[in-house]
Amino acid sequence: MKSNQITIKDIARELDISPSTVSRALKDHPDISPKTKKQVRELAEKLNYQPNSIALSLRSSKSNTIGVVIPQVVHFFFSTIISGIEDIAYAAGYSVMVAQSNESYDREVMDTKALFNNRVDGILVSMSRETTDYAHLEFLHNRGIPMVFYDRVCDSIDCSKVVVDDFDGGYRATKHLIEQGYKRIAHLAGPHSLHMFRQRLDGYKKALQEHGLPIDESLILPENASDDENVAKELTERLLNLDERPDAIFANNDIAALGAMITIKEHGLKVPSDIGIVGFSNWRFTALTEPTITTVAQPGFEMGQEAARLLIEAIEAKDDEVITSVTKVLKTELVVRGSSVK
Amino acid sequence: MKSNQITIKDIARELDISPSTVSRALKDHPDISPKTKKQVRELAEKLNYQPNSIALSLRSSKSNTIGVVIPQVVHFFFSTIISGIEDIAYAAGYSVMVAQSNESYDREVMDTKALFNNRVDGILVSMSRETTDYAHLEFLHNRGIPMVFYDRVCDSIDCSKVVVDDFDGGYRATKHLIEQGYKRIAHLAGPHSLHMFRQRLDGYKKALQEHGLPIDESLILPENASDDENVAKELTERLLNLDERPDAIFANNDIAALGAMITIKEHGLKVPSDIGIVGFSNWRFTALTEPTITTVAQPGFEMGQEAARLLIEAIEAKDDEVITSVTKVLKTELVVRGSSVK
DNA sequence: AACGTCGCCGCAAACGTTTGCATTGAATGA
DNA sequence: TCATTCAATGCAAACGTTTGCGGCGACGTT
Repeated sequence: MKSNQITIKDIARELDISPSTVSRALKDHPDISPKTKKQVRELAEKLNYQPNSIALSLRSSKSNTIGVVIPQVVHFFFSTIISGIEDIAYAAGYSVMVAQSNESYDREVMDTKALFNNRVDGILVSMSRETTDYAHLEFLHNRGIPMVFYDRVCDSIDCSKVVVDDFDGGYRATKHLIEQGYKRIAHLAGPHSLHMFRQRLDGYKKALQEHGLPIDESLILPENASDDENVAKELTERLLNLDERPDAIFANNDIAALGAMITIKEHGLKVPSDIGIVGFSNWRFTALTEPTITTVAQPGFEMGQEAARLLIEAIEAKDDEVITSVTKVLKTELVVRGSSVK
Repeated sequence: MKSNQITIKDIARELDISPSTVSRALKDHPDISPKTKKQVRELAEKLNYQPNSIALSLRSSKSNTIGVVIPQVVHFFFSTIISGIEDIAYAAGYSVMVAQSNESYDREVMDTKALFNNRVDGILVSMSRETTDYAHLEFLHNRGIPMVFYDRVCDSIDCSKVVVDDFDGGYRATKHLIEQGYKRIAHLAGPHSLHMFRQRLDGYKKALQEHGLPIDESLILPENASDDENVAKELTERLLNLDERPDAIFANNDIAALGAMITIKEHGLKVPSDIGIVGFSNWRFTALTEPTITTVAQPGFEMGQEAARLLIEAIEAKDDEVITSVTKVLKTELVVRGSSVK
């Protein structure tokens, strides 16, 4: 079962004309006579001719492929982003090549290099947790490869970026709790090394200030409660043992929120009547707990779409066009559920 | 900022030798003198030469890319599979091109065509829910493109396949409940149109029979409880209102299991003492509920790995080798947690 | 001196496609 | 009748790389 790809040459030989003519006929070039066009088209149809896009890429130095560097495919937020990217890319005739860094810097470097070698037309990047050296990205940028960052952006490189308004998300989550009448609101923060977690914290602080509430540093637990419910449980224990315990918790992510909720219940306290809870990310399970968890929905799909749009725009810009870098900030949405409504 | 890719020709010109010599020098060909090799290698290093893999692909008619057709990237199980595919593919020097069918037949046809046009070396396919016509896949197969199915397989095409042993999963889940002393075990089944759900049901039945328990059709709710917790809740209501209510529920998926658990609690019953529960898929939240939910873990990562391995093996087989199709059946793992242990 | 050997390297073709330019033959105009 | 025009097509180069084959100079052998 040989792989017998039909080429323009095959058609040309069969019809006893030159490959050039076949090429032009297929493209409906005015130079070619209607009769020849018809013959060519019919034979191409009959043989199920498919243009070899590798040859096309080589000639045009355009691969119609965009590369995506992503920290973790399995995370809901990220896979949603891929879905959004894919949506726009396919509609615009691009294929999507995915490379997963697995939160490893070394892997990220290899991935960008591999994508570069595959001559992707552009690249969408969200950096790994480990990444602090940007040489591999600067290399691509200097080579003129169109690049757009999403979610985890690199400030020192001048290109378009798409981020979530984490500040606003933190602000709205906290404001919501305040409006529900909670007064002592704690925050389970994420690792300060990541910009987004600092933003959520700042939004939290702003909401407190705006409503005349004090910022009590003992209520801000800055440890890495990011992805481990056990850490969250331990931190919540600590909060509940304070002389003046909080009456609400804003967690930097849903897993932490759930961990907090479990611990609170273990202490015989009620959610939301004794303690209110808001999480972050709108994981599916937040709609399935008891009570359901109020959370901040991040627009992953839209983020993927927007990033892909910006990238394709940059790729398809004529050389003389000046592409100005833009940073799109997508709004989050507060999803109010049971855990925060008294 | 022109895209100035360094080519072999650039190196050749700079060193005043021929491109052939450069190519051979870089490949450590014995014909080339050590001195020339050294010069070439040093200059290549200095200019950061990266071979143009498109040109390589064209020459060798091998793209070192594998295509993946996947129904839904955002599903945990599928994204885990991608992760496994990616893992093996990158280790073997292949890039991964992802195309999402979104459970649409039309989209799946377009996707396979697009991947074919991109001249992927092979393709991994899991069919969409809608797919009942296999012409587009047969076309690829007849063209000699190596192909491996995973999870949602097509029986009528002769190629390797990787599936989960859903029968065994259903069997083990049910057996576990029986061993825990549950006697009247209900089953929230998935849509019968999908093979895997029928398998889970059959495994359930086998376990009952093997342990001398009757198969009570009133305890098998065959409706689509697949992805909607509300359906599961309603079905559970029905079960609880039976004259002789069940003392355990095996749900075809974790969401349904959770829905059942919530409903049971609403009725003032206890899990696991009054009613035991087992789910399917090992979604993350099953470890976070109260009680935690016993479930059947599907080896998504391993499935991706295995499928990628089989595909690459087929791709790299010499023409004279005869590739025999194999079907790998991966075992599930029962994850015993709180919801099923009295 | 003539011949063979060997180390090192370059030429040219090939992969499939596009495209500027040249070529052909026929039709038109003077 | 000859030059001009035009429609229709072919030629060849190019994209970047690999590779079979042949060339060439240096050396050793008879």
